[in-house]
Amino acid sequence: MAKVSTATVSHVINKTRFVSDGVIKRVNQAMQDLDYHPNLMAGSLRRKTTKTIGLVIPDSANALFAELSKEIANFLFSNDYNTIICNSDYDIDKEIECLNTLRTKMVDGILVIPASLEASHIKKIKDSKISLVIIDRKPDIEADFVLIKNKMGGALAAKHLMDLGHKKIGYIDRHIDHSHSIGRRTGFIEAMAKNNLKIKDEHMIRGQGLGYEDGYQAMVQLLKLKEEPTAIFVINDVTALGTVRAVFDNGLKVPEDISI
Amino acid sequence: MAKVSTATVSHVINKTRFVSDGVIKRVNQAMQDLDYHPNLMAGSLRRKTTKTIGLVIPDSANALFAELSKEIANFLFSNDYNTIICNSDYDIDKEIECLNTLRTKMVDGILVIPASLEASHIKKIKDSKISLVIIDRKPDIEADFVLIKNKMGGALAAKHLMDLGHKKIGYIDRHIDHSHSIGRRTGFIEAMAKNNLKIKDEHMIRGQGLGYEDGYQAMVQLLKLKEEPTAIFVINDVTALGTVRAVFDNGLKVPEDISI
DNA sequence: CTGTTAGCGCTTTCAT
DNA sequence: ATGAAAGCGCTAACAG
Repeated sequence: MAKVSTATVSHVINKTRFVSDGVIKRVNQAMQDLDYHPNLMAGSLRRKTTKTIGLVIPDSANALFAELSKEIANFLFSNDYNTIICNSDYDIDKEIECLNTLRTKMVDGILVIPASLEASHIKKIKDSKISLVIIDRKPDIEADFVLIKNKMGGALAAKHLMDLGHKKIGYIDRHIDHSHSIGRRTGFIEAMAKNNLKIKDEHMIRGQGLGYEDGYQAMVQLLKLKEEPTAIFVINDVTALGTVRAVFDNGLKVPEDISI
Repeated sequence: MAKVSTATVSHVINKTRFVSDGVIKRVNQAMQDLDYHPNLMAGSLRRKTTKTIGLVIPDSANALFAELSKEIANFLFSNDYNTIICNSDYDIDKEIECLNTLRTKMVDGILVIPASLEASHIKKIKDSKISLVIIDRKPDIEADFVLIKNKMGGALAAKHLMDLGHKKIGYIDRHIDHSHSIGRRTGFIEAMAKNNLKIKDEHMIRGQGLGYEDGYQAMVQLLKLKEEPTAIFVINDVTALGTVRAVFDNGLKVPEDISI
C-alpha cells in the first residue's frame, strides 16, 4: 500500500461504499506510518468549499472583541471550520483589503464587525455568493446581523446603580453619537426616569473620543464639580479604565450610604 | 476579453513577460468589471505555498496572548500572509488537533505557544518540512524559540517596587514551579538581595492555581497577617486582578511614606 | 460494488 | 514574445 487518501476512505465510509473495519484500521495505520496528511488545498479546490471562515474585526486585542473572536474561533473549530482573523484597525481601506484577501482565499463565509457605517464594500461581499454576517453595527444594507441590545444594556446599568442606592449618576461618552451611544443613553435615561431620577446636565460629559485618556479627562472634569456624582456610567471599557484611574489619582471617597 | 487572471498578469509583469501599461490597465479594469477574484486555492495548490501561517495559542482571549496574536496577525498580514488562529485551551489533545488541522490546511509555517512542556507532537511538526517557531515556553526539543527574559522581568519588578520605597514585599504564585516561576522569582529575590532585602517566608504565598480567585485568596491570607507587606509581586495578570480586588474588599490603606 | 478518469483554477514549462 | 499544455492532489462522476 503506497499511498492512501483519508478523504477517500472517509468518503467511502460515510457515503456510498462499504469498507471492512479491518481495512479502515490498516489504512489509518498506513497513514500514521507514512505520516500522511491529506492536502486539504486540493480537496478544497475540487469541492469548492474551504472549511474556513474569515473574521474581520477592528481590534482583536480589545478585551470584548478578543473574547468574542475566541468564542467564534472555538465554535467554528469544534464544527470543523477554521478561522482567519483580520484586523481592520477601524480603517476602511484595511477593511477592504481584509475582505478582498479573504475572498481570494475562498473562505466559505465572512463575519465582519464593521469599522464604520460606510459599507459599500461589505455590500459587494453580500452580492457575491459568500455567506456574510455582520456583527455589532448595522450599516444600511440588507444582510444578516448580530447586534447588541443597547437600550436594554443601558437600562440594566441604570437599574444596577440605582439598586445600589445611587441617585446622582454621571454619564461619560464621546460627543459623536452612534447607534450604541444613542441606544444605551436612551435606555439609561428612561430607566432613571422611572425612578424619577435624571442625569444633571453637568454630570453628562461628552468628550472627544473613547480612549483611556478621554475617560480620565472626563472624570477629572466631574471631580471639579462642587456636587460630584456618586456613580458614573461609562460608555466603554477602555474609557472606564481611564475614569477609574482618575478617581484613584484624586482619592476615592465612598459615601457612607453607598456600597461598592 | 472574457476572463483574466490577476496572478498571470502580475507574474507576467514581475517575472518574464512584458505587457504594456495600457494592457495592464485594461486587464485591471476588466477584473473590476467582472468582479473577478483569483482563486488562491488553485494557486496555492500549484505553487505549494499557501501564504498562511497557523498560530496555536492556549487562550487567545488572555490579554497578553490577545495582544501578541494581534501583533503577529498584523505583521503577517502586512507581509501578505494570513493567520489561522487555533485555541488549545491549555489542552494537549486540542493542541494536537490544532496542529493536525493546520498541517492539513497546508500552512506555510506554524507558531505555537505550547500548552505544556510535553511536546512530542510538536516535534513531529518540526520533523516535517513545515517551518516552526515555539513561543513563550521551552520544551526539550530542537527548534527556534522566542522566549521571555523571566529573570530580568522579576528583577525589574523588584527594582520598581524598591524604588517606590517598599521594603516589605509579598510574592504570590502557584505552588507548581515552571520556568516562568523560577526565572521571575530568582530575578526578584536576587534584586532584593542586592538591597539587603528579602521576602519574609509568610509573605511568599504559593497557591493552587493562576486564576482570579487564587489571587484573591492569596491576598486574603496576606491581609490576615499582623505584619502585612506594603507591596506584592503577582506572577500573572489575572491572578493580580484577584489580588487587587481582595485589597479593595478589605479596605485599602496606603502608608504615608509610600507612593502608588 | 469497485476502478478509472476528468477536472477544480491556477502556474510553470515547453513549444512555437 | 506568445500560446498551448501539463499537472498540483484531491473528489465526484462515470464505467465496468
